[in-house]
Amino acid sequence: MDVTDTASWVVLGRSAGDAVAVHLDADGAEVRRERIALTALPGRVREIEASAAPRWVWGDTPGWYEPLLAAGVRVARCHDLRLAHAILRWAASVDSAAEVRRSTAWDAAPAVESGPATATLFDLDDEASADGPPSDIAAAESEFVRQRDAVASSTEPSRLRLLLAAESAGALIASEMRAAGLPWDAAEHDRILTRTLGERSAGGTPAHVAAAAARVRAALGDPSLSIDSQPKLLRALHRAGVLVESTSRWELAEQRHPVIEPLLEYKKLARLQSANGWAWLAEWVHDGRFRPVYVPGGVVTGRWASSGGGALQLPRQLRAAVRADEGWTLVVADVAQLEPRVLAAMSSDSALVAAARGRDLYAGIVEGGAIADRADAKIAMLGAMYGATSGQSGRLVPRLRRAYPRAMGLVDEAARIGEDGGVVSTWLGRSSPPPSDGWREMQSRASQVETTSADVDRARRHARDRGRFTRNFVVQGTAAEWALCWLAELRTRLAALPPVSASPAVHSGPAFARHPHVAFFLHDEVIVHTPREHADAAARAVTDAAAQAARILFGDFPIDFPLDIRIDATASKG
DNA sequence: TAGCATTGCGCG
DNA sequence: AAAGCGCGCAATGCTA
Repeated sequence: MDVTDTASWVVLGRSAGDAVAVHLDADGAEVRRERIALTALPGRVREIEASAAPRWVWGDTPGWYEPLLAAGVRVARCHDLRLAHAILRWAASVDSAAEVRRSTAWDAAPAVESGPATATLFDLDDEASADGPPSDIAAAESEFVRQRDAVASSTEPSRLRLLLAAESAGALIASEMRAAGLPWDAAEHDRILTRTLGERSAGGTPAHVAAAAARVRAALGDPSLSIDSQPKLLRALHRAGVLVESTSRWELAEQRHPVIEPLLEYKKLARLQSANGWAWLAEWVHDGRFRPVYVPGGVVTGRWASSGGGALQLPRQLRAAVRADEGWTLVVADVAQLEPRVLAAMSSDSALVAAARGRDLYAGIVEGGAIADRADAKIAMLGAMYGATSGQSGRLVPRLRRAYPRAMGLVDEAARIGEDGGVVSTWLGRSSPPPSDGWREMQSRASQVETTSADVDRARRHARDRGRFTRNFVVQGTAAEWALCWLAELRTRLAALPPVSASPAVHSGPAFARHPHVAFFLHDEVIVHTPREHADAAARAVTDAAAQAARILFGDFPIDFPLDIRIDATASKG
């Protein structure tokens, strides 16, 4: 995350079947260039990294870094041109005439396969593969120049530099996490499945699932009902006098009928079976590791997405299957109320900062007197950040508006801008996408003389939808930036820990994974996999990194980001 | 029969 | 059927 340093840059790209490395000084002036056979690339990268520790500039991280990792080579820093382009392309702080806005070849999806397959060694065709950004050296060099110019043209260059460094560090970590994997105890997973779903029988349906299904069919008097078919289930419910409009758990739970209990039970079991059952285990867990595909920057707000394996939806039920290797342990940490804390800092709302002083921000709101109990405080705060207008949440929001006028003013203003078709930005300068042409047309049609009330209603509804999106964008996006800085700082600190004395056996994974490393990340939570002897140091690294992330974003502004942190062999909660 | 939309539910 | 943001995925059923 050192962005103010004077490190040099090395641009990597392809040319006629080889790699080319262009060495630049800190100002971007070319020092020299060298041609490297692809087979020699890992060794050469290792040498350059050891001697110069440059910031590696490449088209996209998975394409370059995953083969390097597979060859046992790790780098400290990079600049991911594709991710940087996606940010600069729309950044409101960048000059509207900047050429980076026109280099559309870089508006590309990441060149990763989404399946559980392993990385292949530089096997991209010279003539650009189906997707992914350009890979040739000339394209990389010219895009890098456009991006440097864009940052220089920005009204907030230092924030943007920080954002690009953090985003790129995230890309390195995502590739490393995929390579290392999350330690997963398949036997424990199997035990959980068998305990919950019942023994697998020859018929295929586990015993408890079959039993729940039988009770549902009996209660509805329909022995051949396909419960998994929503339309059929709905009709059967209606025939039995259960007059629901949907088959969602929320609505069913309000009904009183003998079918409700077994049906909710069936849905719970069927969900576990189809989402994370034995088929999932066989497909996604190998050699004691779950290796999901993380997609940094995959969400418009800057959050990560995932592709394959459902890495971002691991049910709490299965967390006990996350288990450290023999001789190793896990440091599991999550930030308490990240988003409202970020909002307090962004808006310099001293009342909300005061509420955030302790470990529990919602308790702080209660102490401040704005709202009577913690549960309501939480609902109100979420409602304020999401744009609730009705229900319990909507009713409570005005009280927060009175108690925390600056914080609420910030999100209200973001919503107003969004409704008007404007663009909002995060703390470090990631901007929301502009409204679509269709959205604009709808709004202008509604303001013309010949318009119908239906047009007006529809336009207003869509305007409010967009307002809720931009309202949340500034908070969710800035929280994602905080989390990226946390991760990047953590990675650096873990890498600096002394080597493990008697390296405990680790049964799979790349060389760097024999050292404490980040094994999982989910918006506001990290899991570090570490040899036991380094557990305390790793936990300290997690805590120190959080404090440093706060300083990077908000300087000396007095806002804390307390962690719930524990050292344990498994990741199970409570 | 492949591709798309809908429904529902898991996560933050 | 969430009121109120952002996602991914599986199963089903319809359509081209």
